[in-house]
Amino acid sequence: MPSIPSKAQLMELLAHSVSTHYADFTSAAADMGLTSSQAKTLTVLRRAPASMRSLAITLACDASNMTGIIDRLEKRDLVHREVSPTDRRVKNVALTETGQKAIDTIRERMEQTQTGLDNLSDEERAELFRLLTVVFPR
Amino acid sequence: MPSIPSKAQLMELLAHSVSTHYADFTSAAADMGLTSSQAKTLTVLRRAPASMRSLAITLACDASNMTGIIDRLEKRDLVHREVSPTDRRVKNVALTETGQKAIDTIRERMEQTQTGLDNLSDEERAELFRLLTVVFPR
DNA sequence: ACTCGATGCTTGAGGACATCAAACAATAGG
DNA sequence: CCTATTGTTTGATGTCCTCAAGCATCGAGT
Repeated sequence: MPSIPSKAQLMELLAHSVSTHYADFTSAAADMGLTSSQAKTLTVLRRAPASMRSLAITLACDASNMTGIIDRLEKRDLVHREVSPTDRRVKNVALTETGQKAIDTIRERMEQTQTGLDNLSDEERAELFRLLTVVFPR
Repeated sequence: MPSIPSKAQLMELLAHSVSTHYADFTSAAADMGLTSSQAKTLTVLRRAPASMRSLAITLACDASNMTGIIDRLEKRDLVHREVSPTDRRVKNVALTETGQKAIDTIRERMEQTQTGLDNLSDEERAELFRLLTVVFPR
């Protein structure tokens, strides 16, 4: 029977885990010549195209900030803007093929996280999944 | 018996959890007028003073970068530099009382994370602790 | 003691990110 | 229509980040 960690201890471990994961992500992104903000943006777009505004909301930053980030991604053909057919104020941003590949590669290259997860059994992965869902619900 | 999530699903959930925690931290820091880099630095110093170099290593950034971050923290009396008595090249950085309080306050104000953890039973917290230790060993 | 390479920190230049205020176009509702 | 609102961009300012270069100090070897 393991001793029960205090909430503070768990907070600390959580912080450590987050730091490690984040560093892993940032470093994998840097290998592709991308900043973590750029890579985060690609991650959001991986599922579905989004308007500038909704990107800003998802990434919790100012809309004016997104302009620069998307500018730089677009300049490298990782992403492209497209005026919404239903509202001409809106610009929808979508991944290009290149962008899709870039973000997939980054995920594959997160070695620390990958090998960490490999240390879990199937049951443990299921349990971690469940617990994380409770702590960080969508 | 829960179905077993694929590794990709777990990676995704992990990314979501990390984002949420990181946003929580950043927002709590911003409430105190601190950037996340500044708050991260305070976190590292919470345990023990450290030299500029070791801070840079821990935070995975260039040493020249730390100069500016510590400059700004020192200007606000959250931290102070002190020449090492054993090696005059080295500057040891330590939290001031104010800095100690600031980082404690930030931790307390991470409400999303706090309430998330409150949703776990003691056993679940112990299990999450164990699993995270496996995935992200120190 | 003296030189020399290595180490610790800072400075300066240049790019990226973040926030705010302000501008502009387009929409929606009266 | 007129007006308020919304979506995006621009510009200013500060922070972060990386690189190259500089200075001071240390340590080992001669």
